[in-house]
Formats: sequence, C-alpha cells, structure tokens
Amino acid sequence: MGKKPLTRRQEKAIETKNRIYNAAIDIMDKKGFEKLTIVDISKKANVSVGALYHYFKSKNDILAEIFRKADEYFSTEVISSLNKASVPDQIVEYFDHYAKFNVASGVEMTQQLFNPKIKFFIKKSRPMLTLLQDLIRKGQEKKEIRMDTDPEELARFLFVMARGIVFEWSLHEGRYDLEATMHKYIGILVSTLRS
Amino acid sequence: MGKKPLTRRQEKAIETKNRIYNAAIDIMDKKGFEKLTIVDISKKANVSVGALYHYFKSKNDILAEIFRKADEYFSTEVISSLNKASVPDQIVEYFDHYAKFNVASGVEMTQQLFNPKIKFFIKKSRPMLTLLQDLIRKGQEKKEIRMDTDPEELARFLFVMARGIVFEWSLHEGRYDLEATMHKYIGILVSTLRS
DNA sequence: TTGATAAGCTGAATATATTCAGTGAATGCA
DNA sequence: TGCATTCACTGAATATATTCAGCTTATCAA
Repeated sequence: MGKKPLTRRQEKAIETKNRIYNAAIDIMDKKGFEKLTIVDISKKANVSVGALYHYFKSKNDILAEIFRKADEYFSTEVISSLNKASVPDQIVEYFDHYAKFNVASGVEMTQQLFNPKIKFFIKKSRPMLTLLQDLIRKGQEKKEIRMDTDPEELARFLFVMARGIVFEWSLHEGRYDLEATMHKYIGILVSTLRS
Repeated sequence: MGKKPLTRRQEKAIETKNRIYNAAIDIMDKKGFEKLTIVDISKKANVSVGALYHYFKSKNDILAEIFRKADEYFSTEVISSLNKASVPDQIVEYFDHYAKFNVASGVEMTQQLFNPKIKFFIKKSRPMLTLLQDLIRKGQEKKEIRMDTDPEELARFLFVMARGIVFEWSLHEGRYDLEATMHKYIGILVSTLRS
C-alpha cells in the first residue's frame, strides 16, 4: 500500500467531516434522536449547513454512517468472544451478543434501523453476515448442522428472523427483555438446523 | 344498538374526514408515497391545512389509518378462504395470503409499515393476530400442534418471523418472490410446531 | 328565542430538512 | 511564478410538516 501523503486541504476535509460526525453523535447521546437537527449539528461542528451536506447526502446518511461504524465494532468484538464448544451453541451465543448490542444501543437508535429511508441493512451489515456464514460452514464441516441448505441461505434465514425479533422489541419500546426473547426464539430456530 | 341520529355538523365532519382520507389514498395511488404532501392533500380535499390536522394527528397518522383499514379488509378476506384440511397447513396458507397481500399493497407502502414513526403494528394488527391465535388453538385441540406453548405465544412467534420476512423483502425493493420465500420459511417454522 | 359553548375550520407563523448559485483559497501544471 | 481549475465551504432560498390563535356557526340548555 503506497501511502500517498494527503494535501493540507484533504487533511482539513477529513477533519471537518469528523467534526460533523462527532457533533452528531454528541447531540444524539445527550438529547436523543428527536432533538438531532441539522442546524444544531452544523453549529456544534462550526460549519455551515451547506458544508454538512457536502459530506453527507442527508441527515439519514449521517445515521447510516453511525450504524455502519457500530456494526463494524460489533463484528470485531463478537468474533473474539464465542466460547461455546458446538457450532449451534455458538450461533445462539452470537445472537445473544446481537441482542445485547441492540439493548446497549438503546431503543430509539434501534428503531431507526428500520427506517425505510435509511436502508441500513442492505450492504452495510455484510461483516456480521459473513461472520455467521463462516460459522455455519464450519458447523456443516463438523456435521453439527444439516447439509441440505447452503450457509448463505441459513445465515440469511437466521438474520431475517433475528431482525423480526429486534423489530418487535423496538416496537414495544424495549419494554421486555430482548436478550431472553432472542435466546429463546433463536434456540428454537437453531434446533431446526441441527443435523 | 340505539342509532343516535347525527347532527348536521357531525355528518359534515365525517364527510370532511373522508374527503381528506380519500384524497390521500388517491394521491398515493397516483403519485406514490414520496409525492404525498399535506398541502396537496388539503387542496384536493378542499380543506385548509389546519382542518387536516384537526382530523389527523400527523401525516403518518393518515398512513396508519390507511393501514388499519387495509388490515381489517385482509382479516375478513382471509378468514373465509382457508381451505386446507389440517391446521398447520392452514397456517401456512394464512401466511401465503399475508405475503400476497403485501405484494398487492406494493413495496413502497410495505416499507412504510416499518417506519418507526407510525407504530402501526402495535395495537392495530389485532384482528390478524387473534385470527391466527384461534387457528392455533383449534390446532391444539385437534392435537395437530404441540401443546407445550400457548396459542398467544405461538402466534406472536410466527408473526414476528413473518414480519422479518416481509421487512427483508421490502428492504430489497421487492426484487424477489415474497410469496415463495414466505411459503418456504413459514413451512420450516410450522414444522417445528407440529406435535 | 337567545346567549354560552364548543366544534369545525382557517391560514399565517414556525420548525426543519434540503438545495444551490456562488466565493475564495489550495492545488497543480505551464 | 502565474494562472486555470477544482475543492471545501457559505448561507439564503425553497419545500414541507406542524402549530396555533382566532373566527364562524351549529348546538343546546334555559
């Protein structure tokens, strides 16, 4: 990788984008999603409204970026913390982490994941998805998981279900225990995958 | 039911609300959700913006009303069209209809179902849910469905999964066959419910 | 009948996201 | 070095949802 040195301009641009991003995170943390306005973000970041739109297509685009980074973080965290012996158990564990992660992110944030404007899940959650696919492939090699379906499809199936579970929880404003529900339901699903 | 006669005022109010509702439906059908604006709706309905807000809490509230009516319609339609002999098969059939219904509604509309602002699913989809619960109860009586979980929870489980499936489809802009996917996945789930 | 009340409704004001025509400075090429 | 080009950035204009103070008139109790 030749690391081409950045021009002064490019350095400043990156710094500006980060300032906008961090201002958004900050406001969100302090006041919640509802109170996150473009004007406030630009004020806090000391840029004009136009500058904000120079770096982000829309307000939702900022959110998408936040989600993307969170997802990246989750993937690297979870990959190093699966302890169970059998792959089916590891899959359950994987979704335990996923539930915990959503709880930690908060209901308000989680609700935004389903905002049709954001389309977060499509390209972005690839790291999470491939991680799960690899797990399933390993399970099939170890004959712990049925072989009649390919890892891609099984992973997709599990994810679709897990998202349904998270959506239900976010709909109910997080008023019940997501981790317990996830554990139970994924447990049922995984039992159908065992060979 | 004593049918108390409406005053002239009340009649007019109902008519106005309907005019607003129909204007919204009309614009949505013709131009899609993106082009649905408050000003256009009020113009088409011949009322002021304020009047619109007198009848609906927000734009999303109009949508919620549309979804509610659609749901009502679905419930009455589907209840009279389950032909299969066994209850598990009827459940699969039920979700076949559900998929078909979403396809008929269109992707754009379906995406809006998941809009966190609308909170459609919470109270509103009761008729659909109770219908499914009754079905499951009947299945348990006929010993076709396992008895270790109550109908409420099984119905909820299936619904959560079905919503995940619909969400995935709407995310992908309806680019694949929802009915086939629903049939397959619900089939897998229902097989775990058989006694 | 009449006056008080409240329902239905108005539209201008407000809040907020998004666009866009321009400005000035950094870059890079001759 | 000089200059054309492009990039980062500005902020006023626009689009849209939502609020609200107040108007008009139907309703109804006395």
